[in-house]
Amino acid sequence: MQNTDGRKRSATAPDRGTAVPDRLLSAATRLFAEQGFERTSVQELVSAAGVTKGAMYHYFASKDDLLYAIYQRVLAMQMERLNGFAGAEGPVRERLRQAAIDVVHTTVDNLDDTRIFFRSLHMLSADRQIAVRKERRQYHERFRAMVEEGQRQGVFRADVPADIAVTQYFGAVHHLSTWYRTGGALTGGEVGAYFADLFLAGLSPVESAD
Amino acid sequence: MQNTDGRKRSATAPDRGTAVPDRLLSAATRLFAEQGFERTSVQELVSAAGVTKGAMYHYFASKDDLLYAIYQRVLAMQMERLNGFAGAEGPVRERLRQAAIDVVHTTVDNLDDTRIFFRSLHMLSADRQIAVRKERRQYHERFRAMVEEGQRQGVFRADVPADIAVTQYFGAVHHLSTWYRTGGALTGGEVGAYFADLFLAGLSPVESAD
DNA sequence: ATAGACATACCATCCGGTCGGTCGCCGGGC
DNA sequence: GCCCGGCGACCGACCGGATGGTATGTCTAT
Repeated sequence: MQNTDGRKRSATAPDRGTAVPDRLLSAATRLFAEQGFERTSVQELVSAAGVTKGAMYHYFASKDDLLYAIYQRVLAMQMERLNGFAGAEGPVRERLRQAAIDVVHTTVDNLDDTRIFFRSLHMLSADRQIAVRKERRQYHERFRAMVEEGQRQGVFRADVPADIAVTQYFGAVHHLSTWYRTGGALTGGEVGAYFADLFLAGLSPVESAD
Repeated sequence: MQNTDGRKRSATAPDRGTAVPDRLLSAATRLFAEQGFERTSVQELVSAAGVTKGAMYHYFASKDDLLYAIYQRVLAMQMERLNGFAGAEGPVRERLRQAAIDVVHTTVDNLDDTRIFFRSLHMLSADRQIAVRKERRQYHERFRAMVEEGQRQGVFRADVPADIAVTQYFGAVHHLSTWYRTGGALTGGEVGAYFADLFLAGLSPVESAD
């Protein structure tokens, strides 16, 4: 019942027990994904969150800042999950498969975030774009390291750069936000299994070059 | 739009011999790709094209209409190229490889178009979005038909839906506009060769399930 | 003269952001 | 116990500027 702060407003906050910043974040995520960042006005945003402009600008320096907060949240989540799989025990092929499946699963579970991520990056200020790309790059490299590990062990083919393979895969994952619909023919897990299967098959050592 | 051959050049256009609609189209393509559709004002656009607002609104009904024209141009080009490869002679594996390489090549040769294509789709009006998706879907299905043909012939594995494989590949191709830089380490042809290689390797029949 | 191809001035609207103000809580002086 | 003053949370009317779009004029070739 209580807020995490221990603060409780009596009459002025009628509808939700959720904290104001969280309400703003989730409303923004939904609206930015549906209509795009630029098409969503601050007024529309705060109305959807059930707060006022003043409240928003009390917590966020700008509309841009709100977008950046969404990026930070999703980046942190992705990185945390990947670290879990990359640092696990077992053969690299299996670890990579698990991570590849999971990134699809996580993506379809948070389609709004992904939609925003790639569609609105250019709306951030230049330095924040750089910050996002930098963190994204770390994620990419963590993933790539697994591929390279497999290449050194000989379980993956080495005649294709690991970078290319990983980039290709992430491209496909990112593209999910364009076509995947929740409630469609395939569940996230099924798509993830297929994707990972194709990915690993592509990385399997070739017997004879054609 | 039937301004293909009857070009009129007046003495009032000082710098370019190119027709005004074309100038607008290429300026818009560049600016939309660089800054995004929303960040590019009509004034900025017409200034870059060396024309005035009046000229632009003489040829295009709206800013939206201009964006749509860009989509039509790129869709027509892609479809034409794909038809060339899909309808050619030879084994399906080779035709698919050629088409897969070419789509990468064409994409990196027209990075601006691709960048706009996926980033600004949601800026079009609803019915135009539908029109674009419909045409894009035809492209997808033409490509998929080749995969299915190979699956029937047994040269491609059939335990992964052709749809999934094609979607995955196009996702990777689309993603090129995010990371590929002209003048980088790899040429478009090289990336295309690697991508096609991974794609076809993923589709190769499996001998033993792991 | 007529029609198309532009040019120019102008408009209504909307948007992100601001700023002075309100409200309820809390610690402290007595 | 009780008032006081401050403080952070929040409110919402307001602003300057920019934007997409339009109305109307002008030039030129036919």
